[in-house]
Amino acid sequence: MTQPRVKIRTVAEAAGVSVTTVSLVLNNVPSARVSAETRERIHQAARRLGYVPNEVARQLRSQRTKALGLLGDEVTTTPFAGRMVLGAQEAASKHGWLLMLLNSGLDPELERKEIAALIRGRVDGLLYTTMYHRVVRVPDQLRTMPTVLLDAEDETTDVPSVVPDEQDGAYLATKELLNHGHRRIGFINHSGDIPATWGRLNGYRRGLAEAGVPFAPELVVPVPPVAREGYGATLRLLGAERRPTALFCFNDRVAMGAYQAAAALGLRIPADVSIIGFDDQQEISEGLLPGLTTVALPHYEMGAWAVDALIARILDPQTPVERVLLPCPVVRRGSVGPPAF
Amino acid sequence: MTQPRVKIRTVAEAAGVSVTTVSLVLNNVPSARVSAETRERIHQAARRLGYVPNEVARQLRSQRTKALGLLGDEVTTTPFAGRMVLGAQEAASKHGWLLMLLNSGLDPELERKEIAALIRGRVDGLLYTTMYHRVVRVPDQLRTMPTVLLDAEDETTDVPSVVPDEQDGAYLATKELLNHGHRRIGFINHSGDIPATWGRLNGYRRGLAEAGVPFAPELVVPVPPVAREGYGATLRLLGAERRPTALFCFNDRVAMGAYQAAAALGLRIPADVSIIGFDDQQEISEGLLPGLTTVALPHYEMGAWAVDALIARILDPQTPVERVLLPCPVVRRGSVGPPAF
DNA sequence: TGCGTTTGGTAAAACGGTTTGTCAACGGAG
DNA sequence: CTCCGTTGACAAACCGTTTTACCAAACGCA
Repeated sequence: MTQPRVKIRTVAEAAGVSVTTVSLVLNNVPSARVSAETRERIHQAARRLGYVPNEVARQLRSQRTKALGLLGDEVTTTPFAGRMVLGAQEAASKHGWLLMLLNSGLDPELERKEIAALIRGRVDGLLYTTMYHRVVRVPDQLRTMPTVLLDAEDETTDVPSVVPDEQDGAYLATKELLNHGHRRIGFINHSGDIPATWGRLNGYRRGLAEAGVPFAPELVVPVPPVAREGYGATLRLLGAERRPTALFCFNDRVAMGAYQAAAALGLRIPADVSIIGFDDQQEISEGLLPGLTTVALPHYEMGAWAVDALIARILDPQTPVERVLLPCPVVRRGSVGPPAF
Repeated sequence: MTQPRVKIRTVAEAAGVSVTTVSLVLNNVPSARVSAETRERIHQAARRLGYVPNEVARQLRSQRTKALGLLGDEVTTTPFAGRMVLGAQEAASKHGWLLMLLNSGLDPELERKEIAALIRGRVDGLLYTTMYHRVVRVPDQLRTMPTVLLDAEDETTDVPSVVPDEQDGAYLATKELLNHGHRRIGFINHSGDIPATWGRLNGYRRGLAEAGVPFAPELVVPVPPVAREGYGATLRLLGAERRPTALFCFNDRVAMGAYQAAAALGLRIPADVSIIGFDDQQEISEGLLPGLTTVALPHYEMGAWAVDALIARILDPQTPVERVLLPCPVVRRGSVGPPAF
């Protein structure tokens, strides 16, 4: 811990060559002409001395940090953001890059400061992310460095972004129920105005339309997407005359409420009513009995895509701007069966 | 984006002084003697030009990065690790430091590589963390730089660590039930051998003992800590003769199973049976109806403590090694009431 | 022998700051 | 008038790499 750190000069002296040559060899620069013996001597010396290049010096000289910043509102806190971070992390590692995390809470002032701190030359690019799929306005400061939006979309069109294909996911969920024979499908939607709300509604309607099932407005009830509200909505939906035989829930929390409402009504899942969720929040979907069939948000894949896209743009700023939708696959557990009647 | 970056020399020229003076003034070095007018001129120039020091250059010269690494198994992925990361993050920000995240999955090979990558001079210290309270062996490579264990303990005693006070948490949970009048309290424990298992068992026993309630071995049933097993264990416990009036569950997932078992048995919570959990995993504890009374793991606080301790040790290596237990407070929702009989 | 061309390597200039050591000018004190 | 301490500022060294430009020796060939 206290012995003097071995630097490139140490290696050079040990191998009896210049610093230049050591650098050339260790980075195996293709244009360098160095004899095989010399190369060998250098590698030996480096290994023997346990030489590790000083990354900071390298960064200063090459003006590149090989690090990415992940900046979000409270993204690291939220339950499934973990998978997004993991996807980003592993993609970065794969390229030999590092990931720095920062969250700004919901304080825009802090956000600005943290962006500034990051910008202070520590990262080559930024992932700007939100804790759920949202439309944002990219802060001007971000425009000075390569940026990719993760689980967020910009109003303008000049910054790359990746978000879940909400509509397709909802379409698949609806089809899953239709395929089992359901024709009267309740939809407990989000009451807020976010992309997921109308995206999923569109997917639901598209599914119904494709199967020739008329859309019945009384079957969709919008509520805040939490368990308690899901409980209430389910009670209403299943208490009605000609009750639906299946429920498509905006998310797994709502589905959790639906399960409890079904239990309260004495209805078994899926024998008496089928339920499908959205998000695949595993603490919930795996904890419910029977397991909840749901639609997974591709968080891992989005994280990975964003990093790949960001690195590509850092290496070549001419890389075209893409805005992709990633598919949301259905995850089958045990909550969907044929209709009771 | 393309205009030449303003560096310290630019400011110096604009203010008509030397680079030295600019540095001295902008960092307001106490020993520097610079006239008030000159100072003012420099600040003006810096502001006008929008000067931001190059952090990398600064790091190279001062041999300090003001960044911390958070290295974990799959810590960022797990549901409540988020709060731990957040605590660490905010503590770091408070000191003006940055946090880098890395997770090694469960691949020790990768872990080693990533430590090496981190060590390459990008961070001044490391937080070594696990996704649940565990006893670990600190890799030798870590011993070369300041390290603090987060939610983990080392076998040896020379590295600082912070973990939840499992025993006290379980004691509080038990007391919560006892205070409501319960005397026959089932305990669905973890079947694995980790600190939480025996810590919580000890706390449970201590609570009982203190209240003069004899320990009944048939009331504690160890299972893998997931909902399905909690369901089964609850069925057994509540199906028995002289059934317990309250259940203390190893964690919220188990409690989630217990809720569903209670519903299946036609028992209401808390009228017929009281339930208390552990962990305060909010997707669960807030999603269950009624809300789950549980014991919170102090993840946020642990993260913050670890960062504070780490920075202290970086600034002064003589700082004594502490190994702290942080309290686990009871979070009251609606699942505990007086006994049914 | 003379002259280009490889081969194998090096010296020195960046990169952008911080820190140390030096110095001129000035104002009292003796 | 000299000496000395203080004030205000700066030149240059340094942090540890990468990269550019250059060079000596050896080689090939007429």
